[in-house]
Amino acid sequence: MNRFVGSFENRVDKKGRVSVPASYRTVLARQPTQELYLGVDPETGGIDGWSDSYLDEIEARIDQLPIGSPKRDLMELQYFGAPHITQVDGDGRIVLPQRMREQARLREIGLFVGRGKFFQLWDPERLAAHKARLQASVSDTELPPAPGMRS
Amino acid sequence: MNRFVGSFENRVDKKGRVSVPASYRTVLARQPTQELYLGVDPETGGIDGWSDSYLDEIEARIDQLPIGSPKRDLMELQYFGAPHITQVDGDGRIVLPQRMREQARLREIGLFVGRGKFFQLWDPERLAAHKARLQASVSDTELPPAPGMRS
DNA sequence: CGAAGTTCCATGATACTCCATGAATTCCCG
DNA sequence: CGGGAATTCATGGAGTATCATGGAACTTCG
Repeated sequence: MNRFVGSFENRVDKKGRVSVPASYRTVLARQPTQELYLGVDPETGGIDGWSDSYLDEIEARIDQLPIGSPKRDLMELQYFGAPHITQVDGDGRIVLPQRMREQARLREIGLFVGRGKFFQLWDPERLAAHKARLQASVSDTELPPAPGMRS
Repeated sequence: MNRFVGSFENRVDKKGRVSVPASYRTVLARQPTQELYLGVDPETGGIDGWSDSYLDEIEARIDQLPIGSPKRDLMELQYFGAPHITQVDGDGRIVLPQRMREQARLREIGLFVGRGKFFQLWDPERLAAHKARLQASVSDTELPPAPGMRS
């Protein structure tokens, strides 16, 4: 397995610890470095998690932008300034900083959602709301049919 | 960890001392030399922090600007003429000279912002203003979508 | 002597490590 | 096939280390 696939509901304890799904851990373990980056989307409240190798791609893209340009400035701020950097501990868990838990409004349950090259962590209710919003903004005809996804 | 990543709000006490975020310190500790340079951007009021090994990049950045242009002049002053040279002390802190605190309008809280190869230190309000200015000058469609960074 | 900058120490909070448990899954051998 | 053993996983608690921060003592220099 080298992609983040599947959904998992795990507990968030009082200290902000969450178990990273085992299958995600095997994906992360194959990365050259073990750093894990977490970023909150302030609009949707979803947390995205990705690994170092993804950041290399980002940096390469940033380096192509003219130095000192507003766009580069903004991208540096967003990709280097915003994320929280952490590592999976010996028990397969990560600690979510208090501030991040608040922004994402995470309570007892964290819902991991695979996204291929990265994954997301949601408060279950917020993901439902986000989904509903998406579906409202996309007409059915635009959605291509997919196996097992005809709910 | 070899990049400055993440944001941290640390207190600036009456003497001008600030704790450098631990993860930044590990990055600095890996540099060949332990000097830390601090320079204020007169336009934005943000303080840039960089180490010796970053000077090459600074030079490249300056070389992109037309010789004799006011902006180049200012940048040369900021990075070569004006920087404050310091070191992280035994407790992980640096001291910001009074003049620099005034120029950056730093009060009680210093907001460290990772930029990859260097970092910045802002008055939180000024960074918010700077961000807003940047976002106004860059349309959303120009920004490529990527995990966690859809703010 | 006074002001500014250093070094040293104390402390609360946060984050990390180590250990234990129970549920679920996988494995293996009769 | 089947049932018991072993492993994997998620989760909880307690103890330890790290970190940010404040204050005191000391130094340096004008």
